[in-house]
Amino acid sequence: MNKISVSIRDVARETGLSTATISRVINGGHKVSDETRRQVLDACARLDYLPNPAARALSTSRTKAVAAIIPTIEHSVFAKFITAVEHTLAERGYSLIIAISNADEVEELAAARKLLGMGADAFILSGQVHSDALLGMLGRRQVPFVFTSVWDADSTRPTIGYDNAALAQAALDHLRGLGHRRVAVVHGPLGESDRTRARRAGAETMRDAFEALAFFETPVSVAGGKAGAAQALHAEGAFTSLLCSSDVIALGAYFALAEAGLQVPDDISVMGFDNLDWASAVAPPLTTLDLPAIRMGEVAAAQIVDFLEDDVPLRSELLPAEVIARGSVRNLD
Amino acid sequence: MNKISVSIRDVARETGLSTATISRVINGGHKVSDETRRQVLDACARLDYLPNPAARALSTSRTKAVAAIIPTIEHSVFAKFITAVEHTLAERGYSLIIAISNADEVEELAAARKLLGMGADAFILSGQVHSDALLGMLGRRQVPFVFTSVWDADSTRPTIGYDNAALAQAALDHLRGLGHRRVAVVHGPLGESDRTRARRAGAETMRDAFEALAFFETPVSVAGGKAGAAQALHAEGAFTSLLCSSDVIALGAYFALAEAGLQVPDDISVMGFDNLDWASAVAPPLTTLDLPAIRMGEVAAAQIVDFLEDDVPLRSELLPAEVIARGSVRNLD
DNA sequence: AGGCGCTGTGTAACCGGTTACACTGAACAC
DNA sequence: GTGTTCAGTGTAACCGGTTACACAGCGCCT
Repeated sequence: MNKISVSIRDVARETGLSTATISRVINGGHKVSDETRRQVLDACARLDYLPNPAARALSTSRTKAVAAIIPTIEHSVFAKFITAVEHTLAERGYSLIIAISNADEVEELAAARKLLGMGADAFILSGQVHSDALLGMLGRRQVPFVFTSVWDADSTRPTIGYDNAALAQAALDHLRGLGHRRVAVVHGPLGESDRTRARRAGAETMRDAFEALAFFETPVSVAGGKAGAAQALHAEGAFTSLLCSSDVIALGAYFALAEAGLQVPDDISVMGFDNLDWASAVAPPLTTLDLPAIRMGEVAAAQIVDFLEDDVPLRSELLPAEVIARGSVRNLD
Repeated sequence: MNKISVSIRDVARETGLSTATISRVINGGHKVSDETRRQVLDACARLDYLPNPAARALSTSRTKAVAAIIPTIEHSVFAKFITAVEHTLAERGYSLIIAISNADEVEELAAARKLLGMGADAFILSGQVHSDALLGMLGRRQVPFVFTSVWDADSTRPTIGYDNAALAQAALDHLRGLGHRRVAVVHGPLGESDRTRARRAGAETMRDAFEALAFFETPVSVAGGKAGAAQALHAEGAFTSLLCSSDVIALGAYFALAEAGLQVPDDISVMGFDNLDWASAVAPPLTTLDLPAIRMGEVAAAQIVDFLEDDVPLRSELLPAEVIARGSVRNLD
C-alpha cells in the first residue's frame, strides 16, 4: 500500500514466477501459457504495476519518445500539426516531447541537445534549413528525423509537406484567373523560415504575369497583418488584391482595410494562406489555401513509428493543398 | 567514428580514470581536481559524449521530465501557457512532455498513464476537476502535481491561477460601471471545463445588479462566437452589451454584429476575456480581461522544479488579472 | 526404448549510469 | 616518527527491466 514503486520482481514474487515470464507476458510475442498469463495480468492489476520506463529504455535502448522542435505553437497551423502528431504517436504507444525554438537556430540546437539528452528515438523538424551542428549531432548518433512543412523532390532527406513555391504560384494563379493584375503580397519575416522564402521565391517567378507584384514583409500576427496591409495601401500603385502568406495576416488586413474605409472584396480583394478554423466565419468568408496541417502531422508521426518499429524507410511525401475559394476575392472579369 | 553510442566507460578508458570520477565531473558537486576535470571535459567533448538518460534515470529515479496535460493547444491561451512552461523548464534543465486531452476525462486518464509510463517526475494539470482514478494514480505513486488556470483558496491541492468567479464579476462590474444593465454572456461549453462553470457561477451572483442577464452557451471558436452572438441578438430583451468568455468568441461576435449591420460599440458593446495578441489590433480594439497565461506557466514550472530540486512545498498562488479597457465598450452614462 | 522437437519457464548477464564505501597519499600536529 | 584529517580517486553494488541460453517435461516417431 505505501510501497511507492512496485517492480517486476514484486510481481514475480507475488505470482511465484520469474521476472522473465512477467516480462514476456507484458511485452507479448513470446510463448506463455494462458493460465500463467492470466495470473500475471491479475497480479499486475492488483499491485498497480507499471513498468519502469528508464529500466526498459536502458535494456532496449528505445524510449518510445519522439521529439518535435517547432518554431512556435502559438500559430494555429503548428498547433494543429502538433496535435495530430501527438494523437498519432499516442495511438501507437509513443510519446511526444516538444521544444520550441522561436525560429532560432541556436535555440534549436540547444533544444535538440536537450531532447537527445532525454532519449528521444527520433526527431521531427520544421523546415529544411538547420544548423550543421544539429544535423551532425543527429547523424552521428544515427537518430532518424524528418523535415516537415516542406516538400523537396531533390532533398536527400525525407521532407513531408507541401511545395511552398508551387502553392504561392497557385494562389497567384487563382487571383490572376479572376482578373487581378496588381497584387501586393504580404508575407512573414524571410529570416525566420525557409517556407516563407520558398513562397516568396515561387511568387517572384510569376512577375511577368502581372502588371504589378510587390512584396511587403511583416510579422505573422494580426497586428503585423494590419501594419503590412496599411503599408501596401500607401505604397506606389493601386493593388486590386492582397495575397497574405497567412490567414492571421489576412485578418489583420481585414481590419486595416476597414479602418481605411475600404470594403472587402468590393474595393479590394484579400486572399489568405492556411485555411484556419475561423477563415470561413469571418465576414466576408476568406478565400485561402488549405494547408494539410493535420494530415502532415499524421504522416510524419506514422512514418517515424513505422521506421522505428518495422524499419520502413523514411520517405518524402508531397501533401495536397488546394485553393478554397470563398467570398474575399472579387471576380474582376 | 562509427561507434553509435559512447558510454561513460569509453570516457573512462580514454582518460584512464574511473567511471565514478567521470560521473562526478559531469554532475558537479563532488570534489575533483581541476586538472582531472579539465581532462574529462576535454575527452567528453572529443568523444561527443552525452550521458544516457535512461541509465541516469534508472539509478537516480529522476527523469527531469515534467508532464502537462492540457485540453487543447489550439487556443492561444494554452499555447502561451505551454510555451512559458517549456521555456521555464528548459532553463532549469527539465523537459516537457505534453498530452492533449480534448477536455475529456477518459482521454486525460489514458494520457496520464502514458506519461507516467514515460517517467514524468511531476504533472501540470488544467483545472481542478479530474477523475478519481487519475488523482489516485498520481497519489499512490507520490508524483507531485499542480492544478492551473484555477485558484481556489480552499483547495487542499496547489492551485495556480486566477479566481474565475471573481474575474467574471470584475468584468460585469466594468460593464455596470459604464452604465450597462442588460448583458448577454456568451460562454464556452459548461461540460468541458470547471473554469467556465466558475465564471458562469460568478456572473450569476450578480443577477440582482442587472435588469437582464442572460447566458448563451456556444463552442469556443470564431464560428461559435458568431453563432452565440447571433442567438443573443434574436433572444428576448435588447442587450446593450455582450460579455464573451473568450476573445475568440468576441471575434466571432464582431462578425455576427457586422453581418447584422450593427456597429461596435455604438449599437452594442462587446467585451472579451483572455487579452489575446490581436485584441488590440481588431477594430474597434477589444476591451477584455488580461489573463496572465505566461506568468502562470512560469510559476507552475518554477514551483515544480523548486519542489523537485529543493523540496520547496507546492503552494496555491493567485495571479493578478485585470480589465483592459479599450474601445469596444461604450459608456452609456 | 531411445531420440527428436516443441512448449513453457528459469537463470543470470547485461544495459549505462550513480554512489556508498574503501583506499591512498600528502599535509599537519604533536 | 606516529597519528589524524582530508582531498581525490577507485571498486563494485545497485537501479529494474530484457533476453540469450539452458533446461525440464511431454508427445510422438521409428
